[in-house]
Amino acid sequence: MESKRIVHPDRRPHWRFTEPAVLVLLADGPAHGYELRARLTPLFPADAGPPDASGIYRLLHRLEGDGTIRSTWAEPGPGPARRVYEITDSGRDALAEWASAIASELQALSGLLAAFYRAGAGRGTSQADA
Amino acid sequence: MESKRIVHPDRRPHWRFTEPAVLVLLADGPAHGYELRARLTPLFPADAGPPDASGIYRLLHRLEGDGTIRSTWAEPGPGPARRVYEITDSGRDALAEWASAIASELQALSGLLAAFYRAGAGRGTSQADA
DNA sequence: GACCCTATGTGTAAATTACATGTAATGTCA
DNA sequence: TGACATTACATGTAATTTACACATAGGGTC
Repeated sequence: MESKRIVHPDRRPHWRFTEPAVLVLLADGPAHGYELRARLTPLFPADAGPPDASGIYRLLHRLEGDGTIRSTWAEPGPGPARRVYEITDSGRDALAEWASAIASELQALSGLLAAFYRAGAGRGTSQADA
Repeated sequence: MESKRIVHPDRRPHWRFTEPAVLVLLADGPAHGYELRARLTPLFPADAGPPDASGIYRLLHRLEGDGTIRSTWAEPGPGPARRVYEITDSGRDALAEWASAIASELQALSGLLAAFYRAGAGRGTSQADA
């Protein structure tokens, strides 16, 4: 029986919520991809580091294809050209849908955490803190 | 520009937390795969449905390979043979690690949700409920 | 010119998830 | 008794997601 991961799996977030996070940022005002990446970082667990850049650009392309966001090339300034994205009305609707999905995920996760504390309470693992 | 998903992505959970959920259940006592699947269902968002059965068996095999859980064949009763799993000490440690990962995910998600309400508050989308 | 930083992007492998299917034991009901 | 359902475990493989490597390009600095 061969298993690839020897001891513990990777517990980093897998960026499933990059999409709503981008929409939230764009709901606040237009931005370009490179900037979004930086502003995205603090929205995820601190140990996660910045999300993958290539993934962000691909996400932005997909969202534009969906009509969730729209883009224009920014007025050429110093440095390489920037593509500036803004959220559409349809994007605001999508964001509202995401909010309810996130809320139910939140509820599920807190239930799981509660179950953990119940299970851990009577055992060896110290749980007096938290 | 061809995008595969036309309007909105699939917001169902992608079972990223099946592993800690299984460990939580097994921390409560031994169980077999088919039973775990049923007891897993209410730990996820209600609209998600039961997690994929084949995925659960594969997860159990991987966890056993990792030493996180261990199994024995149950005393033969009526119906097909059951493999009964129980959590190991190393599994309890892994569960504790998961708990902190979940806690930080929880924090990130609630931050995201808060950002959504901030963004939504001044706009068209009615948010008086929630 | 060599090198770094910003900025956008493609190519592709690896990992994860979903769906289809196969097996076996037992029970039911006509 | 044989077609069908239910429980239970398992493999095969397609589809999707994520990660990593790399390419391109403008501009600054040394």
